Amino acid sequence: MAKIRRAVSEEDKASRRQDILAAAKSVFAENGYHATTIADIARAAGLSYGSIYWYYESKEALFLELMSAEAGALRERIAEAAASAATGATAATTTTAGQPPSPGAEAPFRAAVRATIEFYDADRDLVKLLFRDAFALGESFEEHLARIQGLFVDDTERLVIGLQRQGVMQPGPSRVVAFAITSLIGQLAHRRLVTDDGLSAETLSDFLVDLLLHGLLVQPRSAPA
Amino acid sequence: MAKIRRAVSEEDKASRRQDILAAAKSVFAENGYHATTIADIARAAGLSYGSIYWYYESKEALFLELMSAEAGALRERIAEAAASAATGATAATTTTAGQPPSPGAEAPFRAAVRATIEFYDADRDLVKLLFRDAFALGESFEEHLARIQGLFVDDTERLVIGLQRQGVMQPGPSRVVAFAITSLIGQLAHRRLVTDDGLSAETLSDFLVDLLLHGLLVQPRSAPA
DNA sequence: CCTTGTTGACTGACGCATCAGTCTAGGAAC
DNA sequence: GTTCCTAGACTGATGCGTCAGTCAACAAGG
Repeated sequence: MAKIRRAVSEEDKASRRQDILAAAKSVFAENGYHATTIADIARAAGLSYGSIYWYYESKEALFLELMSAEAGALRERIAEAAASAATGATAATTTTAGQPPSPGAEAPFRAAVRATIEFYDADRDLVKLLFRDAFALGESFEEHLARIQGLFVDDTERLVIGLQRQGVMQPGPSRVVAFAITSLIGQLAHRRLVTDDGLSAETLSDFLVDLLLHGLLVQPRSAPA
Repeated sequence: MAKIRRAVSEEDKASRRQDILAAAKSVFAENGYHATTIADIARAAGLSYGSIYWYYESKEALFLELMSAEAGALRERIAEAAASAATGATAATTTTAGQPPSPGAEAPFRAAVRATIEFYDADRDLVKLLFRDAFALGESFEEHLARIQGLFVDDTERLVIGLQRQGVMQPGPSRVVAFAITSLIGQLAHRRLVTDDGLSAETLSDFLVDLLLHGLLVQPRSAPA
């Protein structure tokens, strides 16, 4: 195997830990947790099998540290964007055409969403790690699940298009809208498993539909804040 | 092991297949795909190891069939609800674009969302199967990931509460709102990996923010009925 | 500058457990 | 007796984690 320089100084070692983490990230993102082996990570890092264990306790510990580090970086970026939007709030002019001028209070929110999407865009592996979805199960599962979920999106899209045709709903990318709706429902349903927020199915679905149809703001027309 | 009655008739066999599927559903939902073994399923079904292979080709085939069956049942239920809401409301559906929005146009949508949430509520295992999330990785991972995602929700919730305090955003369960926002962003980001819808980060985040703030309808807000 | 000793980063074969899938004996139904 | 289902022992493959050994880097002594 290609020999690598031995890490001697503390900086060397820290950097090697980082290298391993980076290698692990790409491999985990590609194959999912179960399908990646320590050998894969070692290969990607240009190290031998055993060396991984010199730096990390176990496969699990490596994975957990990776997740934490990545999430931390993302949160930091978001906080930055929100903060800088808040300070330069009144001068913010990135409103969308057709929408009423947003009060300055929205600016950090807009900035945070934007920063998140951009961060994800720039780092596809991160998305896979944080929203690992079916990818943890393997290729054929992923396809099968995508197909199944696609059916729900199809159904929803039909409703959306109908509403758009009737002029009730704003024109726009119906597929994306439909996807947003179905995934939002799914995520909230999943959340109910873990967290009991005491909302009945009726309350939750009303909340959801109203959110989707009317949005979260009090008045569509801007009010001075 | 306690012998069970041999399945003789076709109905018997079909019913045994169903039993296995039901057992598999609960075990897969509990432990995730990788962590459940055929032995677990056999035990849950009250059969022996080998019998599972009499009815199913492989673990994978069993899992895929399970997913398809479950998703099919859910879709059927949703379609029913939407259909009955559509007939129950005004039958004006084939209108041309540009007409004033008929009040009943939303009804199928509301009914579909409601039916979905209720279906999920009544079947927690199904939610785990369809939105398998971290659960495919095991208990400790699930907790770790929940904690990490909780941090993002915390951050978002602070923004939401701020907007609510300023009277810009409607009062409501800030935690649920925050969760809806973060998960929606995550899901759309994840979707971008697979499907290239040609939307820039800017377009997408504007779309998202506008959806969340103003909703999808043309008329921003009508008086609550 | 060269030799020798010590440390600890690195290697990779191997032990061991796990588990998907196979095989065959046994027994119920007919 | 024959067919068909059930049981569960068995096999083989896979992969985590270990460990005995190797060797680069550096230090001390000559």
